[in-house]
Amino acid sequence: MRMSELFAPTLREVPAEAEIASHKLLLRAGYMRKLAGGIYTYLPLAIRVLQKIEAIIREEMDRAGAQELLMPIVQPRELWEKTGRWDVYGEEMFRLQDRHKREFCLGPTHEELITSIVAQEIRSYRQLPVALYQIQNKYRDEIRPRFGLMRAREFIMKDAYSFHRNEESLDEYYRRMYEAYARVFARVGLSARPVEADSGAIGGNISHEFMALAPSGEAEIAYCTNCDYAANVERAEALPPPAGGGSEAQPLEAVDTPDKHTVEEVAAFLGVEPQQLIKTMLYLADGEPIAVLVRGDHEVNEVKVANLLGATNLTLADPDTIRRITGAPVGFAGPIGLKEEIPFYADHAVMAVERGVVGGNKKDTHLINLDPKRDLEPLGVKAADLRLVVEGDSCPRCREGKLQLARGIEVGQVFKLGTKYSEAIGAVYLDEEGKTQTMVMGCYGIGVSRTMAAAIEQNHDEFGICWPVAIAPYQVLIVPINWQDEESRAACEKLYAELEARGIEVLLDDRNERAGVKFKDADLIGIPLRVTIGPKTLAQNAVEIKVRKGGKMELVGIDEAAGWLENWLREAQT
RNA sequence: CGGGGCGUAGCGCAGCUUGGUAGCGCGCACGGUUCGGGACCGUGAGGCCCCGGGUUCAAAUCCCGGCGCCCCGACCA
Repeated sequence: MRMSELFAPTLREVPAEAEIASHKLLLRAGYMRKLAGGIYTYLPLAIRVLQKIEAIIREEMDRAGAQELLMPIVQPRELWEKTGRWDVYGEEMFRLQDRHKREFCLGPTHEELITSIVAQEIRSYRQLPVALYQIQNKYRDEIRPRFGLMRAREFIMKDAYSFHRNEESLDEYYRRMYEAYARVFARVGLSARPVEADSGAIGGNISHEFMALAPSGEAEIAYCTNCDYAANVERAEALPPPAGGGSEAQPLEAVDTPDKHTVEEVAAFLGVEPQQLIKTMLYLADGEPIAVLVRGDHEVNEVKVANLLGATNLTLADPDTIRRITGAPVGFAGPIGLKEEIPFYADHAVMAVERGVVGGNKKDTHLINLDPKRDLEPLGVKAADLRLVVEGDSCPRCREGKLQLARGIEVGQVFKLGTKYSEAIGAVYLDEEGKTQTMVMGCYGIGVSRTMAAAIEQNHDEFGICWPVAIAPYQVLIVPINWQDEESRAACEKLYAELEARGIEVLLDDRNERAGVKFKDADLIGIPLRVTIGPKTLAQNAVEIKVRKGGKMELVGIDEAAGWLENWLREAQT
């Protein structure tokens, strides 16, 4: 491809809307343009990258025994009502009506559709297991699209679904997909780490996410420094603390804490450690008020709370509700002496607090010397793991290592769905004895466009993108210093033809630009290898080869250049 | 949805406070000089100043109402 013909409009300045590297660079280097919030046009360079990622995914999916199909994006309401998700998915679903006022949505995911297809066509245990996948645009009307392709409203996803006779078959296949995912991300050149995950709105029980580690990532993960435990913080387990020293209980006592609301203020005022404070957080769980107690230095993990309660909607109570229930303004809620009787839940760590401090349910008042066993257990408190882990917590798996926190971009997730969808939609089969059984399902997603963005987050410098070889839009870029110079031009054309003959994807910058402009664009676009051809090196019958990532330069004889490049690429791919 | 910011040429921005003929840089077109890390000089094209209403002799500027975009918090590939 000749740069003079390539549709890749580069920008000298960063569009004001972009914040993170991948977003800025995709715009600046001419890979994409925005149409609306979270909706983008992929320009030719981006398409090449996406197609390479997709090719790797297809290879690994096919190898894992999955078959590609393509389902409709537009899906009728009735299908989604079978699983109840027409309502559950809520605002996030793009909805539309046809001319007959029939309602449809743009598929945010395809469990309903694939399950209904399989339900219609598969009858016998002999046809199971089966795994199907597709790569297509997904639509989610995100509350806040941001960071370019990271959280888009229209995005490319590979979604796969598997159907099994039983849990064992699913377990086996889940393992296989998990490994396929690890290979996909390794092959595209991403450093991605599998972590235990909450299964969220998709449903099911066991789930892993693949996280591309990057400071710009929106997800936080906890991992053990000693063993291979790693989990999304939403999911990461916190061990109950060791039992306390059993210091002598003091009588509960109300004290004045004028205008002290926050943990820090109260602790400093009373001269106690924040760990002695117990926060009483009031929530509405599907509309019903509940109280969650966590230690002053901990935060509530709302996912754990929602899972414990089986609630679909968990929100912090509003100030009016808090006032009604506690009889006090926000900041003084406590477990003892509430105006209304509501269910109580305490994090394990709370139950080990000694001489605790809690809100007094009265303005400017706290209670000290709280003994959880003496004062909370009689109230019917239920203890559970309800907090977010913090750095330095003991590893819940090996119990020896300490947990560290890191940020990641979720590029893939695998779920064991169980029978949630097959039951709702009636995906059943006949077993050997002719008995009707419900299929057991798994589902497996990769954010393809997000993977491209994540690859940039992990592979860029101050000058531009440094593509991993496997997904670079082109492998080699030839830059003539002076396109007007006959000799340089001939050398470029010769190398260009030679590389194409070897099946190498090559770009030739045949534009009548100054060298500086071409170098800047080369760095921006991020082609792994750049060959500079100019009179200076040509005089020694050589060309200069620069590796984009790391910037290593080498002078190579002009006749050896094609071979050198081919070798380098072959080695880089293994 | 709550909080903060912003909509002026393709991109980055100034002008708005204190209403009075719409500007700068980059990019783009043409001519010339240049030519190994975003050259220089000259000429030129390009604007429903987000939209609608109001105030006023006069609105990019003031007022009201929308819409859109970005950032921070609750969602997910």
